[in-house]
Amino acid sequence: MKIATWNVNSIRTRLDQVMQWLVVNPVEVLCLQETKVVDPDFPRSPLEALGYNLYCAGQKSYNGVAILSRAPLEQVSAGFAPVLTDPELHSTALSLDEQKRVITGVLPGNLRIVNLYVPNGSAIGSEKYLYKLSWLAMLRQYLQQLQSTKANEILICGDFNIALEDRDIHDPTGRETHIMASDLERQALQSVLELGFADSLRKFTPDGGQFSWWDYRAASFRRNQGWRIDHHYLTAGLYERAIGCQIDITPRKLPQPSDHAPVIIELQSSELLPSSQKIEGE
DNA sequence: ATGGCTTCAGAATGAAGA
Repeated sequence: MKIATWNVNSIRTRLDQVMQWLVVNPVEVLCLQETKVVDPDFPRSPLEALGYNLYCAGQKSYNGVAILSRAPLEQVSAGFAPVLTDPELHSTALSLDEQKRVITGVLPGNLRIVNLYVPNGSAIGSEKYLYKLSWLAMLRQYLQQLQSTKANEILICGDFNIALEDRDIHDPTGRETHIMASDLERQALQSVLELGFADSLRKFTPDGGQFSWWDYRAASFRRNQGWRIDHHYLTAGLYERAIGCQIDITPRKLPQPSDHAPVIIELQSSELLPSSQKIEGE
């Protein structure tokens, strides 16, 4: 089973590329970020015609997330607030949910997918940077709640706008003062991962040069001056089942591409695992 | 080069992305 994540930088602008990519890569699940469209205007029917169920949470002009899934999802919700019902957190969660950056649902087999578009943060110390750190702190609460309520395995994926390690940046010189690589951003993400999530790509390669985003400017892609900021993080049982993780740079080479490339993880079917590890219902 | 390039919204001397 393959699950992909792709920041498409406008689904309406990129629809043909997404469709063509899905024909070649008929993944079980595709998580999209930066769809930049309100839900009634989402180009739903062409994607459904390819055999996908669509779940989206968008807003005008900015942000927006969507999940395409061959199997119908259960327990679908958008934003932090539906999960964080505790009065101490709920109003702050509602406020953060004005920006559409979170959508989740559960696949048959009790596998929860969480699709995220982490705020960019603009510049270190800016108001948007503080927003990014607050948002990541709320994400930690949100995932902790999801882990406590039900015995799902959880896959979180999306555009994290953070390169967690220096090997995830083409040139880490001065990274401390660069958005997406500052210490506080890395610490905030690390604190999320400490709940029990592991980086799927790093199961398969320790190498640098694995990038998922290249700036549109300065011919960054041609010179391969990229960053790895799009990730799949897995709970322990899923991490065991991961049998591959690739970044597909093919669409980044097309005319008028997204600045991000899709990242695909492959999971071994739980039917092939020993019965003690088998997941009910899959 | 306090930029470059691309998107959206709507008419900008723009805002935001990363």
